[in-house]
Amino acid sequence: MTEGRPTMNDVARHAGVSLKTVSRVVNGETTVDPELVARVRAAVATLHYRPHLGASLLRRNDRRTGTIGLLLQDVGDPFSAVLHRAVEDAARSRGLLLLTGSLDEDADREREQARAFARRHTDGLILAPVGPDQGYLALDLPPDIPVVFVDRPARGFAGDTVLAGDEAGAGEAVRHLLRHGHRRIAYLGGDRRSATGRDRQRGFLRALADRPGPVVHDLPDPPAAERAAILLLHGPDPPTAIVTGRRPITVGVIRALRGLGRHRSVALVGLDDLPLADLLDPAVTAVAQDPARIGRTAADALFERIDGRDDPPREIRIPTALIPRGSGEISGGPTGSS
Amino acid sequence: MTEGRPTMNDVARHAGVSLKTVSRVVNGETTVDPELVARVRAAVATLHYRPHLGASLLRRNDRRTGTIGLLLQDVGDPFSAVLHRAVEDAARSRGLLLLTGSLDEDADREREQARAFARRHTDGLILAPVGPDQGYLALDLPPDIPVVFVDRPARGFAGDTVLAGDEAGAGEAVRHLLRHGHRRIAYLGGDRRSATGRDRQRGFLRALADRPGPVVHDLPDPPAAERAAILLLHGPDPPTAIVTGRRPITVGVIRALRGLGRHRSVALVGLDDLPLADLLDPAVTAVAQDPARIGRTAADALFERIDGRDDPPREIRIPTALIPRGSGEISGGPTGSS
DNA sequence: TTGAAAGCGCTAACAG
DNA sequence: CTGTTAGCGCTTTCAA
Repeated sequence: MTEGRPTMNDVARHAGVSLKTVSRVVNGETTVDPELVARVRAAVATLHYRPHLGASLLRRNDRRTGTIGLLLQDVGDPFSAVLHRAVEDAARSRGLLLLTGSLDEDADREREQARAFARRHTDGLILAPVGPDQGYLALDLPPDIPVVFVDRPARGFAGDTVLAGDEAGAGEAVRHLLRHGHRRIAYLGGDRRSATGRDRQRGFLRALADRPGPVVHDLPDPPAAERAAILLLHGPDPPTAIVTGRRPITVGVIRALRGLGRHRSVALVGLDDLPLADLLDPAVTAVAQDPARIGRTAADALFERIDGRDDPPREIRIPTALIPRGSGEISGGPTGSS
Repeated sequence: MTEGRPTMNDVARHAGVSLKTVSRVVNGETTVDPELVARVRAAVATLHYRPHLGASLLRRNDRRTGTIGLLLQDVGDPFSAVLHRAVEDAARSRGLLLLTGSLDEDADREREQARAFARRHTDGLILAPVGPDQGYLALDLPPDIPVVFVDRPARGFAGDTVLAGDEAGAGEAVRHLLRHGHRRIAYLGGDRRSATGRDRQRGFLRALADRPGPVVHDLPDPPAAERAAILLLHGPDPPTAIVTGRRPITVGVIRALRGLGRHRSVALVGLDDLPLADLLDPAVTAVAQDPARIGRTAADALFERIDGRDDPPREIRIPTALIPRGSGEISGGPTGSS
């Protein structure tokens, strides 16, 4: 009796009906005699029958697995995690399951995971691209499965793209500081080769157009940022305000300002929000991304494509929000207000 | 030509070999003439053939999907996210993919998701149970797919369980404070009905056996914790040290201590670590869980079961680590050291 | 070493 | 409303 899990045939025999009738009941078709429905249900229950999705998929016409793939930088990182959660909620409302994976800046891994998803026939893919080119998708993915890119733009493959408003956010930080009287504003940034890093630095420089402040980039971690900030503040014509381009850099700069006792005199606006930023002293003003909205938007875009939407790919920017908490409102001179 | 994706049959025709030969090549069997292998490979490339995992699964004997399911409280929460990442890394080293879902304390959702995974034949399941009973697993899951529970114990279903050392961690916090001279230690905790909350409170009380301090529980959020702390500190015989049972409570208590100007005189140890805890003033001493290790351990346990291990289920506790940073080393009186 | 035939569990198409 | 037949894409068995 324990020869593997029960099949529809087993159920049919047990209920004394045909295979097809079981199929009808299991799939909720209404054109079945209530009496037979009851018999089938009973057989299903006593045999612990569970439908075999793979088998049904194989035969079915609409070839949908009810699964979508999600490939992010690192599902353990807060940004990716919140985005993931938002996608999950959207997927859930459609009855879709999520296959997830992390890429860690590894282009090979990106392709390998995309292939693995393709073999499992996900109905769609949301991808935060890391490789220099996504042309491989055209080969590895069946032509009818749509891809939506998040956080970074893709190359070599057309798909809707949902990005954070990095350039605009950096500009907003600068204008906020200008409004508070600062005229000498520094930027400490991360990797210049990443799309995010590039966009933020560009936003900073454009907003400052006529009087660019000192810029340091490619700072990998808090200690490097701390050293860079100390150097800057000890140098000639030190900045009265600093914009930091990534969370670890913000942390390093906070340490530097504290160490120098300048945390109440030099203004700071961090790009990317910091958890517990409001418990610090001074509380840290930040430009926050909205990963939940990015995820929701990407999922919605994907669903529209799955449903057949067929116009040219769009690029959607999710605006950032500047959250004033104190560090960014430190006045920069006589022109500064309140 | 564009009638769906190519099948093995298409490849066979294109390469002028039999279906079975293609199958052999695709599955890396070595008993094929190199010349035919080359022809098949070429056909695969030009047709963009990708194997259909579902179809192979259906026919195959070993019925493995190469997928495992992971159901956590909330994949967007840092604890779950880090655990998720650790499971992913372990799964990757085995070539397994991950199907993920969040449960949000919803028992119905737990069962529903477990069923959805079962229909897709995951080879195993890692579950952070939320419902009062997991007996349904015996019915909904095929008997040969193993389940490992994380973070909370399960009921009504036998499986390996990987838990954080909540009770021990709370005890360690108390002993740390006793060592620093405190004799009046309060506990502000969260939901008493959760396994975690219960264990932590028990650990606190046991470590304090002879002179229990004041205990407040079921604090839902930071404001509630803040109010409770203020009340306690304004009351008669106020504590000289506080242990907080959950992250939001720690945040509320920090606010209370700051507001009262007691943050340098009342000691604080938080259960669960706080991001940026070292930037606060004073830096917050915490008892940190190790979600990465919990995830890794759970994944390893699951793999052993998948590989056929068949001894009675184990319960594994992952130890916590007390990280002294300042707030927990505030002295409690003349007996206190250093 | 290669191939033909059968069939995994299920649904589509077409009868009854 | 119900049943029969064929076959999804693949691997198995067995024969050449």
